Amino acid sequence: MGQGEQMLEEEKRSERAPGKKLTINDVAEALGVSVSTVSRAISGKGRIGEATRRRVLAFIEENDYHPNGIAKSLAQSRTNNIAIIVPDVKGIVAVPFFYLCMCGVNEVAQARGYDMFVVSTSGKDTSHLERLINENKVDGMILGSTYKDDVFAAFLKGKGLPFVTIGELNDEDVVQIDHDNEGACRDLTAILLSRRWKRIAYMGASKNLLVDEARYNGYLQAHRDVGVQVDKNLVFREELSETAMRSHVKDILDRGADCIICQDDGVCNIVLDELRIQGARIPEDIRVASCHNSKVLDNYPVSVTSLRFDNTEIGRVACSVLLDLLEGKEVPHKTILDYEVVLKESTK
Amino acid sequence: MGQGEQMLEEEKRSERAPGKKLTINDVAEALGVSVSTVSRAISGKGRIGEATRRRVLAFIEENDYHPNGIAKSLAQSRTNNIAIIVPDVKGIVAVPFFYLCMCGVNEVAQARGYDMFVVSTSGKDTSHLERLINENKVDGMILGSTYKDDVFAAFLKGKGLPFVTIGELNDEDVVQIDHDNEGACRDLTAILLSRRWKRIAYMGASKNLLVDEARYNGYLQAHRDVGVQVDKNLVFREELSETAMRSHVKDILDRGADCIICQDDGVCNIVLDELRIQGARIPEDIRVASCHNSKVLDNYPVSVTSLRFDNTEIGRVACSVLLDLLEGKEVPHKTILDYEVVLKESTK
DNA sequence: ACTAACAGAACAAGCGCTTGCGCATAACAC
DNA sequence: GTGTTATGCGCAAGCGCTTGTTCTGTTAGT
Repeated sequence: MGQGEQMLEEEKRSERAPGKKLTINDVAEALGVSVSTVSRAISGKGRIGEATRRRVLAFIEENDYHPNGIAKSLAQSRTNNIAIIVPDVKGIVAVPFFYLCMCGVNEVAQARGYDMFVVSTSGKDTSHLERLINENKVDGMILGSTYKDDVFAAFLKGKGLPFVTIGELNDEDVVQIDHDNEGACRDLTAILLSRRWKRIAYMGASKNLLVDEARYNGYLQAHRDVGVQVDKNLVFREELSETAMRSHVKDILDRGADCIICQDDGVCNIVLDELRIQGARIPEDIRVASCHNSKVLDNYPVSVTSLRFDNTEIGRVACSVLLDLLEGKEVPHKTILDYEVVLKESTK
Repeated sequence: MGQGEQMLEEEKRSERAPGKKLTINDVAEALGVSVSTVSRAISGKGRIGEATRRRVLAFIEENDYHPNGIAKSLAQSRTNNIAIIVPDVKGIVAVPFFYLCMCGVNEVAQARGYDMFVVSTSGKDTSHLERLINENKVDGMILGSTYKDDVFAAFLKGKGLPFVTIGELNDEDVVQIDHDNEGACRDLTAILLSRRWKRIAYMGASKNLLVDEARYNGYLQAHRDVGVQVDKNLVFREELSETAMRSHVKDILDRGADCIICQDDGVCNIVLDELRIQGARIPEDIRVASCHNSKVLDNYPVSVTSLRFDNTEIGRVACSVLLDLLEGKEVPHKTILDYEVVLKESTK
């Protein structure tokens, strides 16, 4: 049982086919211990002697052994995989948001020992998620965006898989992470109102987007707070085509608005372009603010006032909350992230 | 062995805990057959009677049974998972490219029964890939971008995992998918040269980007083709900060260039902005073209000539090639995708 | 010196699926 | 009728790991 025999065993190991990966059996055999000992040495769980633990770990390090994740998953009934569901969109604002967010998720997932599936979905088709769930490939999911009466959220609830959403949802059972869209837009509007502008137009995108809903509510709240009446003729929240939006910009000018608040930078981009075409100067003739600070407007001649949300950070937080949830920790029902109002020339 | 007993068995099944997922054992037991029969019924491989196959399939359908993917992976030594490696970037052009590309990959992966991991990497750190590979979680990988002497490609080669790259690589062993950047930029340049412009500036981004290399080569080739000398004072290909780029735009104007070809829309965006500041009119004073048609320049007052590449399509193709490779089919060493030169007002 | 307690390691039964092999029974030839 | 081939299915050994239980040898307690 001395050094000699051990050497001999290790010798044997080096004879193995070079391409083949080592298994826990190979390690156990080479070391003359049982597989359970090797397993415990690695996991650190269970009773194991300090000396053998060292010996096993050294051998593993030396011989570049890595436990097979699949076998581990099967034995433990947990995969250490999560998935994030993102929409198959093309928009100039949505794409960067989801990409950065996904990178944030990946960052903390990696750091905490998880790998990340991404499934991009178009429309309301849940079939892409089904395999992942039915085949037990993930421990939990992040729903990257939410809609009113969200199909995906309903689906995930039905499956009983742990998940969190990025974006709010009218559902007490669902763990949600979101920016404070309402608060941010309230503050922004309040600042504009405090600067003598009272006829502030709101240019939304869709009533079905909960984020638009939240921002619009903030806009209303700010008006209520100072007792200024909102002129509903300056509010546009239907599902808007670019053409429709451009025509509404003209309406807004005709109706003598002081300011325009845009629901996001995509909308703002078009608004700014139409204002240029109409010959309206910013900020001399009209003030413009956007509700999302992306890079989209960076090279616009006039710097644009907007709300700053950290897109990567929301991904990090969402992932962190999900992993806490998976690991049995208590998590808040809602996590609301901070924002910043960035005042620039467009509202001078 | 009659109907009666079978009914009884199925009865028993319905007593099981409702939350628990069915296993192949449950199915076999309920049906009074062996698990191997169930397995063969599902896979369609091996010898199995038509009648039993039907019976098993019907039961499975009825009771919403789904084979456990993890167990399957372990038994078959293949996961039906792939991964795509994307850089952890923030750029206004790169982000949409990788997002759309990723969606393309996901699309065909899903269609062919695979799930997609995404790992975003910063710098040259391969550690994020290692777990995925070492733990046998994927069958193959797509490297989303390539650099000169690519660390990731080298790493993947070392690991012996099947992979393909999006972007070219000077390596005969690696399966590559790319747009025809050189051809596209050659065509674009040729068109400009044919329109009496002879002093065409080239604004690159980095010599380390193979894509810049290819486009620049096309630019040179077009000049050679018609025997026009390139003025190297109009070529800028160093790693450029925004400030440096803006100053080079002034140089370009001073040196009397006819045209500027930008390596991508990010560069172009800045170039256009600086031209505006300098008071140069487009296309009256100078012509501008970009080598990548993203949405970034969509709302620029003057529509911009550029090359159109299909970002989603390259993802689809890359995935398709990878899966062919994994499934043992013969795949081409290089797959070059088509492009389109889109002429707009900026080069009128 | 004898037992109780315990640490360290091996045993073995899974996790849920695949698949080579072999055993029946059925179908065919002569 | 026997011998041969085909067909449908069950058996059981894996895939590589985890983990509750058991066994063995020390150590401590009296």
